[in-house]
Amino acid sequence: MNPPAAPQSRRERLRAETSAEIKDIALKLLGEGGPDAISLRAIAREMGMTAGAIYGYYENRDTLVTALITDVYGTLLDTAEAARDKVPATDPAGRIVAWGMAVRAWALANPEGFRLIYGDPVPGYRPPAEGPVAEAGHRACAALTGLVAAAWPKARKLQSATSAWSDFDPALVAQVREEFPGLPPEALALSLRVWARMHGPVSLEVYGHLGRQSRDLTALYRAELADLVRSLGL
Amino acid sequence: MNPPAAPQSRRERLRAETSAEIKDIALKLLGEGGPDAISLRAIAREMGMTAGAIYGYYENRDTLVTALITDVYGTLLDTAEAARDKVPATDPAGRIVAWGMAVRAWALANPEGFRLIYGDPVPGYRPPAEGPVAEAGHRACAALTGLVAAAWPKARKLQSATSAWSDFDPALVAQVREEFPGLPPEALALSLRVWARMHGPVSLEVYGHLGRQSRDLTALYRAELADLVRSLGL
DNA sequence: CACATTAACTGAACGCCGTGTAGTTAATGC
DNA sequence: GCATTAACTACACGGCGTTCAGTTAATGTG
Repeated sequence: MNPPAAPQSRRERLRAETSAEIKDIALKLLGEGGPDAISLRAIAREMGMTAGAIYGYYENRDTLVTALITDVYGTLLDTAEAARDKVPATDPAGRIVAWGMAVRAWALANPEGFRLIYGDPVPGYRPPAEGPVAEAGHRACAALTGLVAAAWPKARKLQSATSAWSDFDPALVAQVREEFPGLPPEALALSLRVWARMHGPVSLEVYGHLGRQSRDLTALYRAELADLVRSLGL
Repeated sequence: MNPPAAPQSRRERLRAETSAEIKDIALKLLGEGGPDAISLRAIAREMGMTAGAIYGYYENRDTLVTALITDVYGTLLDTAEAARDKVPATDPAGRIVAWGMAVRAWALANPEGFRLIYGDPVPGYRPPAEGPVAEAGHRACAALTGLVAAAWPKARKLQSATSAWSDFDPALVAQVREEFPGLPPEALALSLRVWARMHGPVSLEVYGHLGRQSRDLTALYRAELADLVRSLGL
């Protein structure tokens, strides 16, 4: 995926390859059998190794899971950003809808990945408050803030609640203020709500709660996105 | 909880008591240690029994989990309905906000319960498509439809997408049409969207995704509910 | 080249888990 | 008083994450 072309010793290269192979097999098992199928023993079995050997590459199972989440989260955001960028920046509403549809499509195509990111991925796992997963969250947040920023001139009037930069994570604030200077904290708050609004239907659908009530969930989601852009004054 | 006062033999009574004790201890373990703490062995240990004995009361672990979900889902809905009913029916917007706030408050007070209902409760568990869990979902849905029904005269104008009764689960449709005669299928579709709109922020918060971005999530949620009732024309 | 070092890995163990099954105990119904 | 049966235990199986002593193979050094 990302070989930084730095000259490595043979040992380092092999090590990196094994490390990547572990992750790849874990992702394969995730896709095939869901989060539960990610067991160190199963991975090792697949590689012709012993489970203990993995501890030379990842501190423990949770560390590996965190690496997986980081990867999967990254591909989700890549997908969403690509879909967004197919719509010209002159059409902010279209970009928001494109993002939303892409997220849902990805989630339905990779339900296990979605569960890994947004659910209880694996028995005792708790996502660390800091680290790459939080950064992926910030990336998602910043992207949504970009979508909101494009709509902000119109959306501003519809916002009543006030916010302060101090309400938000410092790292996120720094990222957002650099990328979108002049944007007020209220826009960041709004982007979180936009995030949640897209997340709700997708999460309910992926976990099977909506499917028990209705078919044609696509239409439902489209209607929700339409209402969302209307809420933003677009 | 619900002793139906039917005359039972001593055996039946003891049996029911044991069955309830298993569930209660499972709920206790759930609250103390999260979904992972629900193991047949741990429950049996707590009761001074062996794990195998539980199989006399529940077919397997998943059956027990389903019973737990049913219970927990029921208390969530009881809580939300109680909060809703504290607001007079003449204030549909207030009832919707009350419902939403109650659901979030319950979820934050019982995160393990929320995860049990809406997440991956336990390693290999998959909620059955039929049975008490689906019924609880229908109950939630029907209650939300009631909230939407009260706002329908105003909300109707804001709905563009069309729906048909055949788009929905027959049992749910029967329930809704009996309770709210004259209400069109579009209202039911809208209630699902309302559900999802409340679910998004709560789910993200419970799973720690929003907390990594912002403090003061209560204000965020309030703003979202305010926007929701505005979307409904209230 | 030979040697010491060290990284990579195995194999076995520990204590968990869900799930069966054969055998025991105690209450029930006749 | 006795046969039946429900309730339960004891044990076993395979799976899990994790640790650790020991082995093997590659590396760097004289």
